[in-house]
Parts: sequence; structure tokens; C-alpha cells
Amino acid sequence: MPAGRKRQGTLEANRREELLQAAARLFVEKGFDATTTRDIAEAVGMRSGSPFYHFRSKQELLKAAMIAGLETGYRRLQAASEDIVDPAQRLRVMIRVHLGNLLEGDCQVPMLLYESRALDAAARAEIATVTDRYQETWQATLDELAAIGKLRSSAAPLRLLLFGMLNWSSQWYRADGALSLDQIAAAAADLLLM
Amino acid sequence: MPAGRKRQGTLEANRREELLQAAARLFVEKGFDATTTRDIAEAVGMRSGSPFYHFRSKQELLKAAMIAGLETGYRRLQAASEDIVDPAQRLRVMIRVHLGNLLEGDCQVPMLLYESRALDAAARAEIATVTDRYQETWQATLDELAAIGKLRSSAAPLRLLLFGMLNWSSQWYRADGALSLDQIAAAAADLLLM
DNA sequence: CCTACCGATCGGTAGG
DNA sequence: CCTACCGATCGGTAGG
Repeated sequence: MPAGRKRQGTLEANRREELLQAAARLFVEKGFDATTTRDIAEAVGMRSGSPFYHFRSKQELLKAAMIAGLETGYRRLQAASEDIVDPAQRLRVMIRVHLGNLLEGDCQVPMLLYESRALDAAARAEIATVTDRYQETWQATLDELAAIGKLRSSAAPLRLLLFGMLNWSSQWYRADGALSLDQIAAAAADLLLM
Repeated sequence: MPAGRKRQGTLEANRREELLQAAARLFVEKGFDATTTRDIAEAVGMRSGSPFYHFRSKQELLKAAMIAGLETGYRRLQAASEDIVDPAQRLRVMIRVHLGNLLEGDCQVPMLLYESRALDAAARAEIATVTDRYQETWQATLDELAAIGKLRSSAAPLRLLLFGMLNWSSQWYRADGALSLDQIAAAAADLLLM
């Protein structure tokens, strides 16, 4: 019964997806250790043991949530920026998209990265593969800007200082606050570009 | 027997201090939840129940470690900067001292702040008192620089973007890496000042 | 995916 | 500050 099996597979994939999203949200909110697998199960209406039908361990859940979130963020970044020819304009868009990845939606992908220390070396290596690709996209645009003298500083760690500015905003940004993401993005871009 | 009592008091204060430092280091390294009170006891050569002779709870230990670390950092900042008349030079020194607070020594004060979510509202308010004082010192110097047109951006959240650049460095800085704290400090200052 | 459960660990306490 | 301990919680599993 292929149709039945297929529908079942879809349902299972959906439950898996629900678990990932609930886990991501809770891990960001309370931290990996303070979130119990029972919290996650309850968030999707399961019993305490059931998440382990979908994931081998709590660490597996974290790893999968990180990778899924990072890949979504990467796709958004590429889709929004790859057709922009002017590197300065492209950087502005990338900054805005990154702030969205960070602060819009309910996952806050890059903040999940703080929880990497809960994972073993093998899992961390898997995640590094995805984050490296994200970083390379940024470095390419920054290099392009440096080559035409449009960056105010050519210091080696410029990308890292930029990510710091942006990622730290999750510590203080409030959706109902005085500053919009557009304003924060513009302020950060103005600091870098000349 | 005042002399005896005094010596005893000093010993007790020393043990307390040892606990605070061990706790701070472990909380930064492994996170609050992943650090057990047994880890902390063992780090100072005590038995599992003994930290509770000095601190009512694990949360009390975290709170006290945060406040002690923040006050040390604040004293360093003031001592290094208060006599510098030129605000641009003062900002450069403050940035360097802040990086030291963050990355030298074994406590990494500002990173402890991530663990605030483990505390209740009352404890968070106590800590806010100390961090606010730290922030005000920075805001005063930034205002001074803005007034004489020496900042490249007058965006409202400039202080927050700056803290982001600096604090994020704890995610990637390595003492044996290619970049020294002096170089990072200079790169950050160059981005802000004109 | 649920029921029922286990072994381990953990924060904290009593009593000295 | 130690010994001895408790109650609760947690990640994970067996068996269906």
C-alpha cells in the first residue's frame, strides 16, 4: 500500500519537524541543560518517552535542530543576496537578513550555537560544516569590498567584529523597543562601509 | 579571643573566595546547569555538602560570583581610564581593559552574564545595578565623543554594537591565535572613531 | 507512539 | 566543614 506508507511517512516527518521546532525554541529560551526531554514532549503533545522514537538522544535533537535552523538561515541569506551586484548594497541586505535569522521567527538560530558545548566533537564538526559555508558567503563579500577600498577597516577579524555586533543584539533587542531591525542593520552597515 | 576569631574569619572568607572563583570558572566553562555543586566542591577540595555551609544555594553562588567579577572589572575600568582627559584615547583604553576583563584571567566576567536566566527576578535586579554602573561609564565617554563629532556613527545603540563586537570575541579569541588583544582592541576602536 | 519503569545524578539538609 | 542521606528529577529503555 504505497499511498498509505507515503502518508504515514509524511505524518512521521511532520511530527519530527514539530519536535525540532519545539526543541529549538526551548533550547534557546531556557538553555539545553535546563530543557528536559519531557518539556519538549509536552510542547508537542507527546508523552515523556516518545521523543526517543524520533531521536536517539537529547543531543541528537539539539544537533538536528541546529543544522535545520542553520540551513534555513543560509537559504534565506543566499536567496536575498545572490543577485545583488553592488557589494555594498549586498552587504546591507545580508546584514538585514542575518538580523532576521537571529531575531525574527521563534527559533533564533545563531543563538542555538551557544549550546554547542553540550555536544561531542563529532557533532560539533558536523555543525562546523554548515556554519563555515555561512561564514564563507560573508567573507567573499567583505573581500570584494576591501578590494575596492569600501571598508573602513581592513583588520583581519572584521567579519568576527561584525558578527559580534549583530549576534549580541539578541541580548538586548526587543520587538516592541525603540529600534527596528532596519535601523539596527543600517547602523551596523554604516560603521563598516565608507 | 578577638585575635582567634579574626583569624578564623579570615580563613572562612578565603574559603568563600576560593569557592567563588572556582564556581565562576566552571560556570563559564560548562554553563550553570551543567556544573554541579559537587564539581565546585571538588575544585576547592571540599566534600559535596560543604559549599552549602558558605552559600545557601547554587543560585546564591552564581549571583555572588557574578557580582564579585563585575565589581573587579568595574574597578579595573575606572582605575585605567578615569585620569585620561582625551576621550578618544580614553575609549581606546577602556576597550582594551574590557577585552582584558573578558579574556584575560580565568573568570571571563561578562560571559557569566549569559547565565542570568538561571536566577530569579530579585537576583537579576541586584546584578542589573552593577552592570548599569559599568554601562554608564561607557555611555558618558561615548556621549563626550559624539558631542565633539568624533564618532563615525551617532546611532542610538552604538554602545550596544560596540559591546557586541567585544563580547563576541570570547567565542573565537584564542590566546595562542594570530590576533593579540591589543590588535583586536585597535580594530574595534578604529571602526568607531574618526 | 504510550505505559511503566530503572539507574543515576543532583541540590540540599540534619546532625555532629 | 564532613558523613550520611533524602526526595525529586531526568535521560533513556523495554515491550507492546
